[in-house]
Amino acid sequence: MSVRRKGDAYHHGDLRRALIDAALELIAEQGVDGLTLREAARRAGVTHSAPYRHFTDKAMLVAAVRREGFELLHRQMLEAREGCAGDPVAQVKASGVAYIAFAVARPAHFRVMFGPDLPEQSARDEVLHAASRRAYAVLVDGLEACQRLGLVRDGDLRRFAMTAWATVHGTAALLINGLVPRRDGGVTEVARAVTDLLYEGFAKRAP
Amino acid sequence: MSVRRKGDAYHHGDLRRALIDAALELIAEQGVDGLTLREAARRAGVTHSAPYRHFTDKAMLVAAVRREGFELLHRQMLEAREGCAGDPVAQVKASGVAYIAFAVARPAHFRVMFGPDLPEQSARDEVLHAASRRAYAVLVDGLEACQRLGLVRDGDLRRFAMTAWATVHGTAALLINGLVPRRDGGVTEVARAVTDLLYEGFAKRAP
DNA sequence: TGTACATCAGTGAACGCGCGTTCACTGATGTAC
DNA sequence: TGTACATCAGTGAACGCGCGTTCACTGATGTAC
Repeated sequence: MSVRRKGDAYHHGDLRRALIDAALELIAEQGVDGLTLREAARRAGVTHSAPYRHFTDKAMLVAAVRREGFELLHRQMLEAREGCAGDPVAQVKASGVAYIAFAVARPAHFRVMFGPDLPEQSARDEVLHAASRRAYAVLVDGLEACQRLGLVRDGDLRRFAMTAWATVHGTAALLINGLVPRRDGGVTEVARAVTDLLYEGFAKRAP
Repeated sequence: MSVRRKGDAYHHGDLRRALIDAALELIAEQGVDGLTLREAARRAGVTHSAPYRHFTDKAMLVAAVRREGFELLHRQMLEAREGCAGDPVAQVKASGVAYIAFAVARPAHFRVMFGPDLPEQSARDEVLHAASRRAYAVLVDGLEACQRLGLVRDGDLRRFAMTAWATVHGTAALLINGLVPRRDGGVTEVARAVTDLLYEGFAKRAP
């Protein structure tokens, strides 16, 4: 991490970014409670009061992490989808696998994003809610396309979306909390196995 | 909660239980970080040092909550299964719904049980691991029975189990973190809708 | 290009706080005789 | 049934700690002229 060395410039350059990175490190190491403004500042090589130039308080730092997380998740789901152009089922599956991969690659982001909905955190941040809705929309749109083309069974679209979301979310949560036995294969294998099985079940079969 | 009043007996009666209950309250209100030995003691109507007569330290209180959670979960899954004797698919579905219902009824237990696997917590508590394995076994056994009877498609049993677990776990996590839109119905409706859809997909269909 | 000055982004001392844990203590309880 | 005494389960003062936040400050930067 970008700890400043003696002799570095008085101004940090991008302290805001460095603080977010330090926050992610701390959360990854010790859970969300492990995040401390003072320790984040320490890791960024800066005084404990410096963060107040960039975040009005600790909650705002957490909010920044959250927001960044949703933006990254959305982007990665889109990218995964683009890699499967022309195959709607593969697209929606890929975006699900991307969701799981995101959680595994960035457990700290994931925990903050989907952690308990405590009052201060949910402080009606419209941008944040828009970001999370956009990620969800990738899933819903993909499923809708599949259904329209007769590749997924008929039925309430929201029900399919909810089930698919729950499945990838649950897989992600179990993986990052170390609850999946090692013998069940690597992370990507598990992600693919679960997603494939789920969508086999969603498939409309020849009558 | 059972706060002692002035004039109550010097001895509490069941301080151990009262502390666990207070811990659950605190976690439900403010998340796992909100748990404090001192506040738990306060709520139990006792001095901040009294808990040390029942738990060697804070981690042991958390461990007690965890263990109790796994035992309760296991019991509730078994009870749900027994309510559907004779119908293996209904049994496995009922145990899944029970898993979700448990999380919704006892979010504090659920969070502690499946929270980040931090070093001290995972302190190889054999009883705990046995308890969690027993809950998982209810699912695996149920699925195996269904497969044996030709009610669920053929294929790697562990894959079905992992997918089913992920789905109910994800549903539970999304519900207790307030991420499921209210318009999607009540908690039980969501639990049933997701479980039903999942097992429709698992079903072996007439060739 | 050089200088004056406003603004920005840090510093470091200080605050009050609640926490986990320890310790010597004391009141309540239960058991042996 | 009564008493002596060990044990148990509390008390409350004390410890050291790290936290979030504030504040007056100062060094660095950039802009107007």
